[in-house]
Amino acid sequence: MTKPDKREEIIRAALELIAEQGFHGAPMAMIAKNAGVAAGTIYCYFENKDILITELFRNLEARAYPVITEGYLLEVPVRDRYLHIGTALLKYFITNPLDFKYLEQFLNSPYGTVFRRDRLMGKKEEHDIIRELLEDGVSQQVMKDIPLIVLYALTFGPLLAVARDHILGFIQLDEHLINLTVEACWNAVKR
Amino acid sequence: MTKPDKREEIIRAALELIAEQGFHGAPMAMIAKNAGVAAGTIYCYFENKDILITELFRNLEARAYPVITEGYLLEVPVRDRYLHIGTALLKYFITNPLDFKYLEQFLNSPYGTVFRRDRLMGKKEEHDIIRELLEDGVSQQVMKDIPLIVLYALTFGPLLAVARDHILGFIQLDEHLINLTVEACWNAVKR
Amino acid sequence: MTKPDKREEIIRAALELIAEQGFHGAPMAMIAKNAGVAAGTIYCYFENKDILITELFRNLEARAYPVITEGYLLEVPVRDRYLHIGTALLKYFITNPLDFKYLEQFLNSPYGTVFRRDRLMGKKEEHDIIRELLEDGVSQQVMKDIPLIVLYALTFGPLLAVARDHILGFIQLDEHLINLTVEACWNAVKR
Amino acid sequence: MTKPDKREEIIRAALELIAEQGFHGAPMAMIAKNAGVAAGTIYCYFENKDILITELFRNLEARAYPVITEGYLLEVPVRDRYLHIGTALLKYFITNPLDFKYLEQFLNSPYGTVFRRDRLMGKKEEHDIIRELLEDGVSQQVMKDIPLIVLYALTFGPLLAVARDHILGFIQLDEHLINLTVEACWNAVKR
DNA sequence: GATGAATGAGCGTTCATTCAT
DNA sequence: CATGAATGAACGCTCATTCAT
Repeated sequence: MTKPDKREEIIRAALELIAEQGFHGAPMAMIAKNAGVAAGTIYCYFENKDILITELFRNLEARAYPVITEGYLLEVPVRDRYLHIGTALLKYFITNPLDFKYLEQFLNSPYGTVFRRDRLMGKKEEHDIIRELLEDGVSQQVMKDIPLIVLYALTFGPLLAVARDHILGFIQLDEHLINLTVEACWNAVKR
Repeated sequence: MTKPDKREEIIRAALELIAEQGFHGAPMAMIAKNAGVAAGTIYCYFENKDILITELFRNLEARAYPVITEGYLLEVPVRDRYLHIGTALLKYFITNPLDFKYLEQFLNSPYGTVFRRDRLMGKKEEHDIIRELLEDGVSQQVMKDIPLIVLYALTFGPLLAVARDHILGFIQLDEHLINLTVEACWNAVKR
Repeated sequence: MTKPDKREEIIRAALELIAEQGFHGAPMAMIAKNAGVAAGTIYCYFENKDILITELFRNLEARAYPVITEGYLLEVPVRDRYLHIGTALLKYFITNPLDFKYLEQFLNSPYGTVFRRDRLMGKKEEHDIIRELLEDGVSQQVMKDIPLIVLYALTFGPLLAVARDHILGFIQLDEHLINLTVEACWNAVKR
Repeated sequence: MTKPDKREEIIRAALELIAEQGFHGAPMAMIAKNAGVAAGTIYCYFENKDILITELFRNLEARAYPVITEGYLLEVPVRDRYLHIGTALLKYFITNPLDFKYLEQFLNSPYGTVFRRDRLMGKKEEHDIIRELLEDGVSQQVMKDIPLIVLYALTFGPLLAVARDHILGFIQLDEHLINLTVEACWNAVKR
């Protein structure tokens, strides 16, 4: 058995609890308990709860990114890239429901608003693959000439919604339905 | 001057506070203060905070419904009805940002999940105009033959997303952009 | 029995605990317990611990002031007034040891520094009888022509020290010794 | 370069932090950090925080004593010895503000009370120069025949008070003012 | 001796809810 | 009905101390 690194355990426990119970339902003491450490130990690794929450998000991003971009090629036409990335995203969400639920909690909170503001207003930190894709689509005139943020909405809006519905058990997404959904999104953004 | 009914005042104050500060930032004592009543008085009208929150949502729905369905005619073709209702929804959101913010808080919380579960699984309480529209669209073969819930996602996903971005100031929605957005949604759902 | 007003009880309990155990040794929960109220109740009367501590000081001042100034007459010569006030102060301290101990804790803490700064630098709020006395003494040339603050030190330094020693049981102050001490202080400040 | 002995570094760091931030503002971890050692290391040298604090005081005393008694001659008349020692003390305080601030923190805390009790009640450990001076003054009938402890109060009370006011910036002590102050104290104790 | 990660009791504070008036 | 003082469990966080390395 590999050593159960405390930091990893805290991250795992926090993600799990927050995903399932929300920020409310995940007091530091409970996170600590689920991680098998003392309450104070969390503060050895994370300055405070806010920082833990933000770090959790970055950790999640770092894990999801390579999975979602696997096999993604810039040379491929915009439409194919769009379908590729949309499908990969949706699949990632439904195979990693805890990650997805955490993501939702995060994005639907003040943290998420700040994050989105930073992403949109300059701060194009790191390589943002989806932004590039949408910008390509617009400049190649294969996508509608509407603000980037609306293209985001037309893409992530439905994907997040169906992922959530799948995870809540309201619908059963299979390969076929995933393809139909992503293609429908493409119909929305394509010129 | 009509008597400022206490129940109404509580609802108004709670909506305002929760919309602007989230559930966290709206303690009962503060709601009471903003409503001009004593803390205990809230409990004369609402058994507890959960019930107040749910009631608030129903109240909001009841106020929004007639505005959104105004001028809506069943005789009109599906596409026109879709554009009509989508546009009306979006306009309602951006002219009633408090209502929208509350809606988001509500839907993105455990309350919202319960609510959605009730709506989808049976309980087709009252007359659900949007459900009818989508069912019409599918049966008339003008919309894609995919689960209703996916059509919901393709519609509400983007509309809620752009409404939020508008209210947060990330984008400025005008008549033209609203039309483009709703038409893009139509592209997504139409066959 | 007069109703044991909760606010009074909290003040009494806090004064007692802080006087005897210091700020450290007087957690809010313990103050509450000693006052016979719940922990949260304190916050109905005092916004936070800092404010409780400051309020306690003001309360003490308000109670001590009339006792100390009783029979004090502005017409009397400076020397007599000095002996009067010094004696009254010392007597107040040793008959109200809790007040004295609290005062010491307060003055020897950041609160006290702020308080003293406010008193010295302008902010001659309210009628400051001792300041007036010392200023009279200097202007009538019966006291040494040294900065006011040094006259304060020559007066309060010894008085606080002997009061503390008496309360700690290191010495037994009686009428005679009190007079000798205050007269010694007079020797220090007089020209 | 002499090896920066760990014990010395801990003492230095602790004195500095406690002097500047009080006992509150000087957690062991911070003392360790400032001393350039690990948190646990402090416990190799000092059993616990209380013992560190007490040891710190003794260390301070040991450093201050020779400075203050430099040039002090038993053959000199009591008055001159009094002025000498008072002046030396005051100068030491204002040239070593950290030592002074620590001293104040210490004396105004439960530690200080215990210390004073030990000093006064028997335990005339080591050679106490000031006690001797005051006893000489009384027996030679040049000082007032009042309890030793009152003479202490008349001396240290004002000296500590003006030193504090100087360090807090409420007054600017120079050679002249120091002399005036010490002479005023002499007026208080002299017969 | 020296380390520093880990501990967990304890702190100040909040807030949904109750109930005597 | 309406009040608002009172409650107390629960929260995020601190820090003196321990102990395996």
